[in-house]
Amino acid sequence: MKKNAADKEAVGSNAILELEQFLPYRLSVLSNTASRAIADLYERRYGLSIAEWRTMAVLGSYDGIAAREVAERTAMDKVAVSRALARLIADGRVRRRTAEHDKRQSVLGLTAKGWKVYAEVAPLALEHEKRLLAHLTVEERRWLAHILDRLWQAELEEIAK
Amino acid sequence: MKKNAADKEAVGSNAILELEQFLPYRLSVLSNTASRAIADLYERRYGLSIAEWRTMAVLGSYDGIAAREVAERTAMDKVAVSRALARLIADGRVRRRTAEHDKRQSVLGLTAKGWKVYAEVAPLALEHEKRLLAHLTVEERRWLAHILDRLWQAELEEIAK
DNA sequence: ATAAGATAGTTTCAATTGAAACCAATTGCA
DNA sequence: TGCAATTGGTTTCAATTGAAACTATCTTAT
Repeated sequence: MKKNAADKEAVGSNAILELEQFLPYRLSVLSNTASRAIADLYERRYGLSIAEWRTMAVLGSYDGIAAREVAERTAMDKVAVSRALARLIADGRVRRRTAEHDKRQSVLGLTAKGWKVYAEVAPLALEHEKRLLAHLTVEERRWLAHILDRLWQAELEEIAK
Repeated sequence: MKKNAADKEAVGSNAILELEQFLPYRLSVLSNTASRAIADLYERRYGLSIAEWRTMAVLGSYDGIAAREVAERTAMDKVAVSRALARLIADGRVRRRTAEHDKRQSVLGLTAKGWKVYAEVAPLALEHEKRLLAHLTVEERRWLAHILDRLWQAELEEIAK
């Protein structure tokens, strides 16, 4: 339908890869612009980085988990989680105590203040998602969800391999 | 089909957003893991960062363009392009002269050495893409391409708005 | 019981990145 | 013409990130 790349390409060029058509590139650009827009919003309105927001989001779903599990569920590394937590705790949005059965672990959760922020940001995020999806038909949306599931699954297997 | 999130969620929780199901998050994780794997390869084998590889890739398709156009076509900002170019030129993979009609602009292109690298890396990249797509059926692939086109287009309009 | 891993999480230091300021050349326009 | 605004590109400085080392605790195997 769209052939927006060929306009300027030299005839008989040595090109063997069209960046604009390359899946990892497209995913990356798409994902970055999508994240960027939303991140700016969190940042300006709530002083939340993406890492902090993700942390809050999983704590909203899984109360009482340890930092390690936050890392797993947000796909961030433990250093990023540690830093996000440090700021969230400093801001009084997350509370931490150490687990009784294992003093290395922490038991994390949103504070009342944290829940308040969560209750404001989550709808914004969902709103944003809706705006993105608004450009797709119902059928396209279903396929997208399905395809993401499959790729996701494939990646998990790749990692486990 | 897959309901992998509910295992631990507290009953009657206040959660209103499931990070694992959230489109921008899924895109981001997917894209990052996809890029990461490939980036490690470029880095180890050729000492190329993603920014440098992208720059080489567009120069492979559009010989003689200026840095500004590289930025446009790679979706990187001009600072990133400037730095990538500095390294590529230092490594002798890209050649730069200043445009005659406008002395601010440069006229960029791959050197022979650059083309050699390109001719090695591009097939690797395509190979990698193939491996990703191998997890999808033909129909799924067609939908994915189509959906990415639509989202891409939507984003362009968003920016232009 | 105890030493050798392994795990949770933090800190440190260097490398990367981003934002703003900057320089030089070009364009627009009074 | 000439001066303000714009554009192409680089530099600078601070903030962010990543990798490796580190502390503390726990587990395992002898």
